[in-house]
Amino acid sequence: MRKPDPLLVTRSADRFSALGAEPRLQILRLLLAAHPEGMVAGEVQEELAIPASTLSHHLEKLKQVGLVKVRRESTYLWYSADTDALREVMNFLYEECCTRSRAVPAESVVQISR
Amino acid sequence: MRKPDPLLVTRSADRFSALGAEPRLQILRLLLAAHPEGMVAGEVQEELAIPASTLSHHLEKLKQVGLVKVRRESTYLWYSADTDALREVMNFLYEECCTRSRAVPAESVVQISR
DNA sequence: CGCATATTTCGATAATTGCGGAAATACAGA
DNA sequence: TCTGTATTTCCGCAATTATCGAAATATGCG
Repeated sequence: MRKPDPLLVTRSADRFSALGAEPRLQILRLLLAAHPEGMVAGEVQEELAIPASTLSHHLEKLKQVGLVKVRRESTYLWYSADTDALREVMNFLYEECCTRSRAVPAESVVQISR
Repeated sequence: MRKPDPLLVTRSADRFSALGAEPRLQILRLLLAAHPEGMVAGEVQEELAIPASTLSHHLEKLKQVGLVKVRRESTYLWYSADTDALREVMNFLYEECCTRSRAVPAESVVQISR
């Protein structure tokens, strides 16, 4: 059984926590659907009908744990999903469930999807 | 692009939230490593040095969102990871990142691991 | 039944998080 | 520089969550 890497566990917990609020999960879903350009904050706000300040807090949280990136384009802020972080999260689960333990068969994960 | 299924999104958010606390993530890791038998509550407690009542709450939360199952064996309660729920969580991420969006290439998820 | 062990439930508190209006900041263009 | 739009930051409040000791419950055994 492989070495756990405490930092990865902590980082993953932080990211799960960020994904654990439905508004934020919805935000990320939107950004993924708009990948790789991402979306301007106001566009997200309009789509989800969230007050600007609340949205800003959520985006900040997602950014803080590395799940989203932001770039400025004049007055606009473009937010986009950080695929490296997402990959790391998915890999973490894959490792824990399918490699370190064999609790979940690897094939079953990438399947069902169709 | 496929239908989102609002219930799945909510359920996933709840599960991410449960995974978003490091003690609980550690608990799940232990249970996965001990899969499929799982572990007795007291064994988990000893391993992680968490007060019994605190641990009990964490286990309750994990159980509530479906990530762990429990069975009684005389005085002992055996907790174990619920692989169906874990598979659903992994599939959700896979769908969002690799299918609905192509943000993360599918191969890169199951790789790197080894 | 009464005891010992395993675990949960109660009750109370501290800490964190979510939220959103109002004010502040950033930027572009006239 | 003044104005308008985009977005964040400030501030405070409400709600949820994390913790944990103590008491309660569950179970098996002598």
